[in-house]
Amino acid sequence: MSKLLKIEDVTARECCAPLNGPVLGEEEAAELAQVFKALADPVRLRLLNLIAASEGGEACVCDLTGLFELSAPTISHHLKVLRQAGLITGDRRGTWVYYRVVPPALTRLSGLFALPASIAG
Amino acid sequence: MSKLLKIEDVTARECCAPLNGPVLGEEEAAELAQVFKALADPVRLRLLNLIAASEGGEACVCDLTGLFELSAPTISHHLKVLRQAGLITGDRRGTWVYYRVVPPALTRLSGLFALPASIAG
DNA sequence: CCCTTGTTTCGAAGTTTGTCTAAGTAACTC
DNA sequence: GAGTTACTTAGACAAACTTCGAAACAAGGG
Repeated sequence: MSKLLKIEDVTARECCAPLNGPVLGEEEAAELAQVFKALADPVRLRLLNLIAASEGGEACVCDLTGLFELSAPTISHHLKVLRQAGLITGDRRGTWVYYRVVPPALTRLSGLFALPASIAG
Repeated sequence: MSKLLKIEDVTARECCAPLNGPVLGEEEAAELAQVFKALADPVRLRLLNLIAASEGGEACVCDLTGLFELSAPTISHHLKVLRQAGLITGDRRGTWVYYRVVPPALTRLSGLFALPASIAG
């Protein structure tokens, strides 16, 4: 068991309840807030975007680091935040670590903001 | 293009570019991060949920305040943050202030997290 | 083994955020 | 006008977050 890449899965419960649906409980709201806190940073948004848009659906940290004027530890920290929010996963293959998005986590968020066509129009 | 759309094609417009689409610029990422910062709080998530799920699509502040063990100024502060993020709007009608969600803002977020079926499956 | 690349942890600035109390504005009623 | 209710703004403060540098840790190649 590698302590390196463990994540805390916060997306396991109700996958797609919309925002205009049932009332959020306190603990559910706190859990969701943690996910948005992970997204509430320009660097992390760009990291997630770069990973999601990567060829083959995965990106090596070695490629990501050079795109920011931040130290390697800082990039690593941001990736860890995204990982703990359940938005991405990483696995080490040889010297490098590759990250990819967790589709159910993103789909859950997409469903959260979905509105009925009668309102969205 | 000019066809009747019951469901909005959220991937077509620039406002709703998906996360796995074009690379986010720094400004765009910063602006999006501001929206997520507004969502990154349990109280604000519950407020947004309550407003979105309200009968008639709007909720009076007087009804919201009683649902939290927080002072009125604190609730007002959170509503202001949501308002400044463009997620809700409020208007005063007589003594009371009513808030409702801004559908395009939510639809944009829904589209942001939308994934192609090939990945999302 | 040592060396290189890449990641994580730790501790210390500086900044931001959530909450409060107190004071201010807006509208209704007498 | 004065008083009451509803909501917002202003100022202050503790808690949390961001970022960095230095150092430790992991994996592979010579």
